[in-house]
Amino acid sequence: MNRPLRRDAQRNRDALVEAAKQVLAERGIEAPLEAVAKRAGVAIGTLYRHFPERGDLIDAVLDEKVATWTEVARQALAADDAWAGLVEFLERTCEMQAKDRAFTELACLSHQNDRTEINRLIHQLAERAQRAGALRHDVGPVDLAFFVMANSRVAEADPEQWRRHFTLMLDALRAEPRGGPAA
Amino acid sequence: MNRPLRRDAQRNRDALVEAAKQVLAERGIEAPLEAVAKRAGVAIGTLYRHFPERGDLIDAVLDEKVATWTEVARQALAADDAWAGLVEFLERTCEMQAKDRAFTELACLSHQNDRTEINRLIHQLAERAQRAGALRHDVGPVDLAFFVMANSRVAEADPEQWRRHFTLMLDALRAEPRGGPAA
DNA sequence: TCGAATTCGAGGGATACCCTCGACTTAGGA
DNA sequence: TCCTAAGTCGAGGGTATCCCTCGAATTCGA
Repeated sequence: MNRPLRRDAQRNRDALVEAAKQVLAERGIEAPLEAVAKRAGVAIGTLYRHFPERGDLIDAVLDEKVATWTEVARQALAADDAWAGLVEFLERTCEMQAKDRAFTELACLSHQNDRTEINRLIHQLAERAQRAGALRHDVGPVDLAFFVMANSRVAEADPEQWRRHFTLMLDALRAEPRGGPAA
Repeated sequence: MNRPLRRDAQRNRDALVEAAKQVLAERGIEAPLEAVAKRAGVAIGTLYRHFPERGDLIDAVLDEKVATWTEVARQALAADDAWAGLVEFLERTCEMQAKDRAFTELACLSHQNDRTEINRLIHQLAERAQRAGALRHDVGPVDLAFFVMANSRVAEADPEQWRRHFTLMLDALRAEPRGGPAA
């Protein structure tokens, strides 16, 4: 098997992954790898030694983001109150978007391919909140996807005030108008 | 003074402006001028003969879009019913965004520089709808800007279904919950 | 100490735009 | 009809941005 990396190599590899997270968050999925190498304090050739194909590094980072997001949805589904769980999911998702451009791009695309774990969870969150009578029953998972996508643009344009829009729009989802049962 | 253009030159000039409208609508403000020339059925050199500096052509197209948008706002302000006028403005704006990427970019930026005619009109639309008791009074012009920006991302992702999101979110703006006075 | 592993970064290759310019074409007045 | 000024063409030079490679230099660690 492949022997362990030399210590300096391991350090550089870790730095590259960390740098990639930051750079993708700031500049999106299309960020140049040179920027990642620079952020990691490493030459471009070193990046390619560790991650021979573009995408190797980026996929690694993206996979982790998806995992985190999925975990957020799972936690939300475990909340006692269905409405509170849904709001928690939406809010944390919007928050991640405000801080991470790559995540935004990813989240906006994710509603394309259905069948993913995250989409299953969103579906469950919506249904559960409807059964509890907290979420309007004329909305579906697609509306939650739109809600999240919509907020991402606001967060992009004004990273400080997205919560203002978020709070307002939440009122459109509530079954009980304005300050409903769980508000 | 400059004598009138030769007839073929005038035809090309018109074709260029029309092509620019289409191409910018499809590809956004950053669209390459080569694409415009191609669409107009004209060589790139001809484009530069008519519009020596990049921006000359683009600004012309953009100015017209702003004018159209402003006119939409004016008409909305002239509507008898304040709420109906506001909704008309929002809907037509969102519709324009769904069809025109350059307009979307423009509209998303426009809330930066205040003091523009369009922003004054939006301000008036909001105030008028509030005085009529139709628009929540805890929302302001900034929320309308967010509303429009938010919708633009939905329209981008799914040009067919933006109205679904639009209609739903409108409920968050209404003073009277769900199917209020003017709905 | 010494060799294998690792790092460095200049630079070749690709792509995408911008815009120019000199040869060619054409409208339209004399 | 002819002639010339106006207009058109499009290859190509300039710039920028990224991708990725490779041989020389460096460094770890047995």
